[in-house]
Amino acid sequence: MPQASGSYHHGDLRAACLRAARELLEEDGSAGLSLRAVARRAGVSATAPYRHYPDRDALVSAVAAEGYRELAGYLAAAHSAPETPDDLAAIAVAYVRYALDHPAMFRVMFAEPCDPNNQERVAATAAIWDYVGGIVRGVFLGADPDALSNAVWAVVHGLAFLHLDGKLDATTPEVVDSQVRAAVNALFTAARTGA
Amino acid sequence: MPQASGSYHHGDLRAACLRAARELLEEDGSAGLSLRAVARRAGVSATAPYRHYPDRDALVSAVAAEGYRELAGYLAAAHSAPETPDDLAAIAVAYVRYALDHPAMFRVMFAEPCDPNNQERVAATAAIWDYVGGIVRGVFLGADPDALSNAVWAVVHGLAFLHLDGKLDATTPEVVDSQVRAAVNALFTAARTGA
DNA sequence: TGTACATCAGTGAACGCGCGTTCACTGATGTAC
DNA sequence: TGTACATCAGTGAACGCGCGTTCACTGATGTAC
Repeated sequence: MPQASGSYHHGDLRAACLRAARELLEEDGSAGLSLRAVARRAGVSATAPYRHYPDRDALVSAVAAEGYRELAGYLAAAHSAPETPDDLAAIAVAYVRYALDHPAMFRVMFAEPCDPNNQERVAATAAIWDYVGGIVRGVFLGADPDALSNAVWAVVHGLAFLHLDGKLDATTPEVVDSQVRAAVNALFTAARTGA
Repeated sequence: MPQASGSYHHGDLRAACLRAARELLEEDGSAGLSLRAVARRAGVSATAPYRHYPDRDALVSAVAAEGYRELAGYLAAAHSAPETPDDLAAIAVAYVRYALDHPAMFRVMFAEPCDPNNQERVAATAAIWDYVGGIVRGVFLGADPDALSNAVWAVVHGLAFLHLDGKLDATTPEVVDSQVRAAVNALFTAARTGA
């Protein structure tokens, strides 16, 4: 089904819109993410995307949802079956690295107000939070796993944003990685000693 | 000088623009922050703000800079001469509370790409980072204060954003406060035990 | 104290722009008989 | 296998909008003499 190049029907406009949106995002930031620009890049009339997305918000949410899925992939690739704090630190590193590899996308995922009730989006973010939370709980079985999960998320998320804004030293990936590791390990040490 | 109400000259348009911008921000989020809207709200022609700001970016940067100053005020008010980890936790709480009290402003300060080289803005952010960093170093004199400062900033910043995005339980300010305290204390405990 | 004049802080019309969205439409595809 | 027709996925003109920014302007203010 998805072919028919040069013909009247596009073949897979829905996916093409998503791809175009991502490219625009990476080139111009969220300012460049307009329905018309997406249509233009997909080589299609300005109104064609409306066949696949009811409005702009829906497209943006779809992009964000894709981002969440991609982020989940990064995390899973970092360590498939985390058991030790070090394993978890590796996952934390992957989180920050995703943000730095896809800054505009990361901003859309979090900073863009957009429709917070979009189903696909809510589901995708819930999945990732559950995933990370589950890992933290699994790795660390001690007291107050909820507080610890929150703290781990927060450090990692905060480091991601501070790096994105150029507030911390991000000269090399190695520097960033070790910062992330150090912070996460600090939290674990504290938890282990029963803070 | 700043009066002359109803007259041809406004009196203090510069400040009025800033005020209008903040109001629009709180009402409509960053989407509502346009030069024209600011002028409208200030009761002035669309082009009058150009007397005081060379372009839109300059206005946004001025708003952000004001935000940084305000945030600094929150932090200073939380504890003027922090000495103990608890004192610092109080400041951390103030940081997150500022974000939750002024969500749109906080987003402009951090999430808005805008001109990162704007002098006023850079100076204002540098001041606040130095301030926080200095406190962390002063309170905790042990090993690797840099790593600790980063971690503390990150937790606090991350908690702020996660709450802003509704990812964590923010039902009451008390819940939020205790989360912040717990995370910061965990980091300190870890540092004390030499993680 | 009064007057001439430079400077400053506003005005308002106009520009071109890209946007989201609607609408009636048409070409292509697939299905029932 | 062929044909009629419903459905689907596009088109393209048009709408109204608010935006940033320019320009030549004018009213108010302050200063020098």
